[in-house]
Amino acid sequence: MKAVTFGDEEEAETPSSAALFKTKTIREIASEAGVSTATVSRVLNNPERVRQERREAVLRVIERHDYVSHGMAGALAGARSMTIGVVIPTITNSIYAASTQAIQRVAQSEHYGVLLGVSDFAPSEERRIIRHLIERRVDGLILTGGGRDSNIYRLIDRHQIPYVVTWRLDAAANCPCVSFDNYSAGRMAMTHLLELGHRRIGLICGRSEVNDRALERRKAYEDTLSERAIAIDPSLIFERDFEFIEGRTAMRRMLDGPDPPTAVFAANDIQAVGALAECRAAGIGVPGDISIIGFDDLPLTEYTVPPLTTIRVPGQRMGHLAANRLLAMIRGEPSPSSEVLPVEFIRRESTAAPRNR
Amino acid sequence: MKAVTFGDEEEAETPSSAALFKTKTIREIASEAGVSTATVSRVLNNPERVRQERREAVLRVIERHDYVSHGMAGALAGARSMTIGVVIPTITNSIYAASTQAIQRVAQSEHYGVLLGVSDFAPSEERRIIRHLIERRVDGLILTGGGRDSNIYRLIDRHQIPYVVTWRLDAAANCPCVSFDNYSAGRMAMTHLLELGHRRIGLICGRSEVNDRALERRKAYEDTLSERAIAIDPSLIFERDFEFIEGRTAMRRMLDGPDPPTAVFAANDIQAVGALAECRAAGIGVPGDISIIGFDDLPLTEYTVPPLTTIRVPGQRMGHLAANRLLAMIRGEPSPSSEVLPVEFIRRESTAAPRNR
DNA sequence: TCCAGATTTGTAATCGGTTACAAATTTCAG
DNA sequence: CTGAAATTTGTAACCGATTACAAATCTGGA
Repeated sequence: MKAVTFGDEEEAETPSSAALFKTKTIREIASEAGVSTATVSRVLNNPERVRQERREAVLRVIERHDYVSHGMAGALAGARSMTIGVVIPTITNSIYAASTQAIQRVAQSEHYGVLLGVSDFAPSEERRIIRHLIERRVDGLILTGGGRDSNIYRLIDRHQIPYVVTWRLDAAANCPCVSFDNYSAGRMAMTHLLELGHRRIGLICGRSEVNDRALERRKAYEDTLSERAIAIDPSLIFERDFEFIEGRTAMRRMLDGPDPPTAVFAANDIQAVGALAECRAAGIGVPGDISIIGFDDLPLTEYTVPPLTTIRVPGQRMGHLAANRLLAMIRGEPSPSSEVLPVEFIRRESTAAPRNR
Repeated sequence: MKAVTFGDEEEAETPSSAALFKTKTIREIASEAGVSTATVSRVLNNPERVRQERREAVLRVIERHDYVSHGMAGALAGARSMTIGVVIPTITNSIYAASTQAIQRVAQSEHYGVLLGVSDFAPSEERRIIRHLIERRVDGLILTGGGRDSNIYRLIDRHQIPYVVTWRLDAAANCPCVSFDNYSAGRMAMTHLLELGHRRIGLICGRSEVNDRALERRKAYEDTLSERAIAIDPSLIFERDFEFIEGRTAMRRMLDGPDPPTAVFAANDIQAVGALAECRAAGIGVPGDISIIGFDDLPLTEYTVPPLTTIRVPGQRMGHLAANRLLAMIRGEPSPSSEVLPVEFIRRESTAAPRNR
């Protein structure tokens, strides 16, 4: 009775062609195990509610056929989809990669899958992605940044999908945000340069019309200058894509200008490193001739020459926290409040007082 | 008749509390539009099969209610899930991020969503992830690297899910692979160093027991040395995680050793940059005192000091190709063959002939 | 031994779409 | 104007799970 005949199993199984395997359904498993579908379902979802002996028999059949339940059917019938959706502008910038990976880690540890959408900073694409995620009935949603059309939020609300916004505090969003304050962080960077004595400062940042983080940092740049009655010179402001080369050419342009800055606020490290490279190539000393401060604290900034002064953004922590907040909401716990994480000023060697001229 | 009364629409809609919105079903849309569910379904999936007038009426109702069809129900009823699964070891290493993003781009442009799983180099986690993806009935699967347990492939085959393997040619996988040849690429790097005249060469790479790409590169290292009758010195081999700091400490150890190498093959750029930083900190000239060759050609390697000699790996192209191959298989086209993409040797300034001693 | 209460199991309705097939309508050549 | 072919539409049977509810079985104290 206990002996298992291998022959049986093999035979019960298969014709000849592998292509003929039909994926088993819960009904077939149930009938083969001599129980009802309800029991099989319980074995899978509430094992403790099935008598051990039976449970093991069912598991054996499941094992034998590599049965994997049809999640769609389950989700339809009322269970969770066990998937959350994440929308980010890009993953090639490692700062977004870090927060995304943190989200992944939390989600996976709680047996949630992650449907990832990359919007590439295009609002229309983001909208499409969100629709797709809703269609897939994700149990929750994590969005990056704010400034999106408010009817997107309405769409999400209509479908009663809990969501959280990261990388930005978005008042328009009817949900908790997990972020840091881009504006004050930007001010922190600018204040550093100003306190060092710089008065002519350039800005390199992302495109503020599609990236509200860039916008806030730019605002910080402009405000801190205005407060000190320093005129804003548009020829010192460069909005570019997140590529080393973009930072580099922007810096080139500044150096070629009639009155180059003594310091540059690069509102992200990628562009900062590009700018740094251009200075090096042009024989301009950093921080001797020109100071550069970055933003993000990418791991690599510790290894540039000179190491980059920058603002450390809590990418991982945001991802971690956002995911936990979201899972709490999914569990039905009362909606948590927004959280503003602190950023950290990382003083390294790319900034110094301006040369006395 | 044509005039639309806004009042009507608003009224038809809503009580007071937003929370009361119930998500509409296709049946409700159908009845409100005065058609059958079949027609609504057609409007959504085969619009050309519905008379224009009716179609527009239906679309109007859909629009009004922000109706989004329940993808699970659809997938259950036989339609595609319009989702592909992607499993990678990490996304924080930007080389994987690049290929993942390329996959995303292709998938999204064909209206597929991407369920992303990050295995963190843990086989058991990878297995879990794959099960989850199967459970979600993804239409196809993209796996990274080989060397996994063969019954994972059996599991996938049983469920008739087309898949492709990237970053590795895996003979065990019953599917097309899209990769480059890690082994020859490794040989390419080593040959460069050997031809420059180096005989004492260190190796820093990922953990070969969980990462078959690292394993192949290591094999290339060992083979090229053996072929030239150079003894392999285990004290010059470091298997570490993909972090700058790991490359750095590995280099430290080599420098501290009794007989430091004249060259180092860092089998990935992250560790190479770490090694570079350690040399700089220790006052060791690169390539004067020691040559370093990396692997991957991360964007940042162009900006290190000195710029890094490395092997350019076709991350984006692999992602792009893999996704296209997979979508072709999903469309039912005959299974494409494997493809081995070429790598490129990028000679920059971190390698030179050994100092004559 | 018997029965109330607890535990285990099965029956069948349900989730929200898709689609085969049939029915209704339109189109158009003769 | 007629009727066959083409186009549009609707009916209703699925897809494969979950779960409320009822039925069956087990447990142990009197």
